[in-house]
Amino acid sequence: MNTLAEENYLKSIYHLSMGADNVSTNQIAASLNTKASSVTDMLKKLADKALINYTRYQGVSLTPSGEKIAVNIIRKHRLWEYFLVEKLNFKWDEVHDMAEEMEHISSAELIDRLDEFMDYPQHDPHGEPIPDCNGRFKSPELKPVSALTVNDQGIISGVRDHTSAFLQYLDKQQLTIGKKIAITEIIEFDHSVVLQIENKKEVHISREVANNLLIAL
Amino acid sequence: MNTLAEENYLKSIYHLSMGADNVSTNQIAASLNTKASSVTDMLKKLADKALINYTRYQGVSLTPSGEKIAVNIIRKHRLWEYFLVEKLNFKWDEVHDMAEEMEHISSAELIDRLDEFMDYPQHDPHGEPIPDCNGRFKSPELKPVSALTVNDQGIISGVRDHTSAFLQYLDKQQLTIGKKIAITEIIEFDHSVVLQIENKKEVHISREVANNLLIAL
DNA sequence: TAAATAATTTAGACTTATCTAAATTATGAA
DNA sequence: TTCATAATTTAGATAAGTCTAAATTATTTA
Repeated sequence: MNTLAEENYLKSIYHLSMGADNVSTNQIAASLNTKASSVTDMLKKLADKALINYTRYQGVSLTPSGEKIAVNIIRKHRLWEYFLVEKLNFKWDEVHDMAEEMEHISSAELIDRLDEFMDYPQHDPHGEPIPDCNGRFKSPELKPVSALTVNDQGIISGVRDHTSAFLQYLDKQQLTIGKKIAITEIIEFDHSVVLQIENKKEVHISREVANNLLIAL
Repeated sequence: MNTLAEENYLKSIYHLSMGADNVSTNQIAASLNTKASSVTDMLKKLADKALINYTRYQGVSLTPSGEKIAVNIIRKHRLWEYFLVEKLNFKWDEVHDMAEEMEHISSAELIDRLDEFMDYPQHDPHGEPIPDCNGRFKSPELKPVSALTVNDQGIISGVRDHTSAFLQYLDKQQLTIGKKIAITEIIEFDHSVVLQIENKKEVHISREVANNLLIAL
């Protein structure tokens, strides 16, 4: 088995790999709130275990076995988040830190039973896809509101920013996962967006919010 | 907050305190599978934090704040065990190791919601009482079968031995928590006991089993 | 009650994961 | 293409928790 620190590094590298091909030492350090020198040490260790591909000064990528571990941690994180929201009635902005601890509970049998208990949910409370017990999942093609044009419509299906502040704002505006929205107007001056929720309420959101709110068309 | 190692020491000291007044270094070492020298180091640290009363060569006891932490960990352990058995359908002999990890999840809010979700259970799957959110619980007066005499009857309410082997044996004999039993005969030669379950099946158990099976009269 | 034995503690070392400061390698601008 | 700067790595240190071996204190037994 792997230590807690190792698991967190693998998860971080996995998330950072979404954007670029190779992940840099500094990116990892920033995402884990550590120093670059600590990252270098850990990268050597993970490379020794054949969980990452690493050559000095060239950044890293996950090997298949490293990715498998990372996806499994993400599966556990998202299933626990779903549990906390759906069974224990936490709000979507409250669950991240708890799931961050729970994702390291090791038993595979436990997580598979939890999955079954909740009837195999496909998405966590923030719209992220939940990998199945074989690590498979499909990430739907989502677009930020800022990439849409007037009269486009779709379903709110995810967020880029997972901070409490952002999620609470969305709650207040009733911009929650699953809601159908349509673009009413785009203000050229500041790229803010006016949209209609479920053919009723109209809300006006800033460019920044539009950038962080993801829609399935 | 306290580290995982600290929490495990406090829990161990708590459990060992049930029998005697002061707990010895060697007892702790045995229960945690470490060396006495490691225990001494940790005892100094816990004493510095005012979680235990410790004087060299004299053994230790928990302070009120140490006991509070220990009871809270035990509360979490037993609630998670209940969850695993009642919600995820694990057997009572399968849950200990998983709960051993889960008891260290820190959020108090989480554990209180879990308690509520399961409707405030009073006992874990092995019959141990579950402390409430204020750390209060009552341990019922239980007697081992070996302390009963012919014609005594009562309810199976706990076990002393929590090993898989013992619990699986009890399952097979249908000697599970909640069952009503009556003592039919005590064999003087080897102190084995014949008892009747729910006025039906008769089983013959060894002295050792009788010693580890607890009854509420 | 003194010697033998058992229990406990101390001393010094190791591992993991981290850090700071210095050295090295890459990169981008002139 | 070279130099300044940014990114990364190395060297050496620290803290937590553990270990072995040696020293110390308690306890038991004769």
